[in-house]
Amino acid sequence: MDSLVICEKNDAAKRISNIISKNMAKTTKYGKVPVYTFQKGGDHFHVLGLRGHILELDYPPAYSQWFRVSPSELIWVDPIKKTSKSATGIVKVLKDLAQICDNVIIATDFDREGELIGTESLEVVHAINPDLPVKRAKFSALTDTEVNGAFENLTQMDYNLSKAAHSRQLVDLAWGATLTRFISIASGKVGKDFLSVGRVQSPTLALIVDREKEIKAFVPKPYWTITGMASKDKLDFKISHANDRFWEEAEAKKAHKIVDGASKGTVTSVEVKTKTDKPPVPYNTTSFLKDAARLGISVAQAMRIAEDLYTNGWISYPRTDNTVYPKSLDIKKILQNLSKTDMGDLAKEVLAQDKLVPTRGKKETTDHPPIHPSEEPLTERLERNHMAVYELVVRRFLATLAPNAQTQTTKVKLDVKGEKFNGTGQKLVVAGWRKYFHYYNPKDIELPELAQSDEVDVKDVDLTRKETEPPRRLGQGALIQKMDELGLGTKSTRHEIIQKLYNRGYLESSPPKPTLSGTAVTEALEEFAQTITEPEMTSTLEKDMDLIADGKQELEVLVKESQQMLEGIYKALDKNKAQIGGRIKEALREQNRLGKCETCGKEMVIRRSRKGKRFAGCGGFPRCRNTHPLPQRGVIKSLMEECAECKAPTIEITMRGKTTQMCIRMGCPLGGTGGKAKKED
DNA sequence: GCAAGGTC
Repeated sequence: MDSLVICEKNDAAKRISNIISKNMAKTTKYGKVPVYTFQKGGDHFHVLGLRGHILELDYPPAYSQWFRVSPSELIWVDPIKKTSKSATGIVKVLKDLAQICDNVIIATDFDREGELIGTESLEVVHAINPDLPVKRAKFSALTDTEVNGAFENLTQMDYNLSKAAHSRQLVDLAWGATLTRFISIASGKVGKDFLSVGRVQSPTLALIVDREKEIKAFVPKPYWTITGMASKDKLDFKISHANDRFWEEAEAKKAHKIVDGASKGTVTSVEVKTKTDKPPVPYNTTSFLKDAARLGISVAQAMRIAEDLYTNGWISYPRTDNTVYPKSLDIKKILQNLSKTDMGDLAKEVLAQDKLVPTRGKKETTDHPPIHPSEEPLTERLERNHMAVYELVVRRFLATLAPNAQTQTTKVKLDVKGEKFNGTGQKLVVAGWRKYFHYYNPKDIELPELAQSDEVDVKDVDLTRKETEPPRRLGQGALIQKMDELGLGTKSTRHEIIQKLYNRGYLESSPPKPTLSGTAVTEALEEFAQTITEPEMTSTLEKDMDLIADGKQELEVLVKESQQMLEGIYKALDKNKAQIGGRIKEALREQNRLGKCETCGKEMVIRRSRKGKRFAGCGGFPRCRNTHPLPQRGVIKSLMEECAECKAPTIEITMRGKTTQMCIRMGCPLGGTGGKAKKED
């Protein structure tokens, strides 16, 4: 008997082979694709790792021309399945193996998408060898017990589960393709930089757009504070009026008049509190990306680096929702090996503790462990951000094993000429985990030794007018977290979605701000196609998918309902096509302005050549033929400022999460797209 | 050339 075992990825294939064969598996390479083979109980096993999905949905070729087919036609067309470009090599090996094997075991991840990936490979396999019997191995972790158990108790495929995933594909493609084409055609943005719409990307963009609106609509409210400096034993500390914020100027002035010029105060009470500060829980993708973003590394870049570190064996799999280390994790061994790294002293300290009890988060899943340093320590020198990300993962790991920290806060109440004031002190008395995870530790605020009825010196009691501040812009990390909370996207796709919004020209700068076109598209959708801008579309879809997985709903019913809803929305959009297109076009025109042409003074704008290349051209064309090359990749934002050296327009370019400012004239010392940019942040 | 989801 020859058994073909199909896994979701090469890593899993290797691991599973080693577990079942007790490390006796042999690797054979078919081109670049490794296949693991071994004997067991008289059977011959061939284990193949895929690279995720091998089939993709698409419309039949007749529907590929954007102008010849109305977008509305896409709503009702049945998509076809195509082999993904990146999977052709693997699919070939899969077909070869299907011919020599007597049965198939699907061993992809035990979740919705995993079941669909397994089903896809069966479509390929059965096209070659229709009678191949199929079994399913279900394991929730790549451990000896789980994997051995799964292969001893093989079960059947759960086609309802893969149908649930397939219905998602159908819904996403119909909505995405139809609305993407509509909005692109309506606004004349067809070609290389079309505009896009989708179940996940549009609500994500709306989060940023809506926050920006709140910020713009915010009306600051004035308030007044009374603060001063007090001192004892030559140690100054800040005091502020117990009222904190005065909303009435008259009241503030009245109180200030009493204490203005005061030079003494009396301590009325001193309260010391000790607060226990628990160590953080293990990293999942969301919390990891959030911290990386705080270090100034964009989420897309942080994910790329994490994948790099993972492929080289230094950290664990970076795509996980889990925040609880599995029992099988050899924490001690990891610590011992970390002792060989730059953070060795810290690792040794943690290792020297009596007990090693890791913290645990609320989310416990069984697919992958939380992100942690692997047993192989990183002792090489890598590029700066790689080192920063590795250090972040190591320090987080150490912190999850370290003791509590303790902060002591002291609240002092004072009386100054009958008015009440407060002073606050803060001190980290036990560093605990904060020694290892030292990012963003609160600063100590020192206070002198004080006791009730002590007299202190007071000076500089000032009245200050302040204003309330608008809500803060969502940074990339906060955005990822919001998406997670709202159920938008997955651990593997959220960072890509954000990157996509930048690539479409919907977002610019960091923290992300909506561009004019991002705002215009969102407004148009919110007015005429609200469903696609709301996270609820995803949550209802999730519920429907659960029903399909449980066999309580038919895929056809869900898809048809979705198509009908989409058709209704399309009609509303189409009726208002001219208005929607007009507004987006206006936004795009504004967005393409680059500032004054340095030769004739007219406006320079971003254009595209016939070949599709981006360049800056003078709006005075053909009278002025001044042009400059522009970077072909990345998001361009005009700084609307002329270059200090040559007066040509300057731009800000965001590429792979990095933002650089430059002058667009070639050969200019302050940039020029031919050379490297000078300023960077 | 459209989406979102796997994985690299």
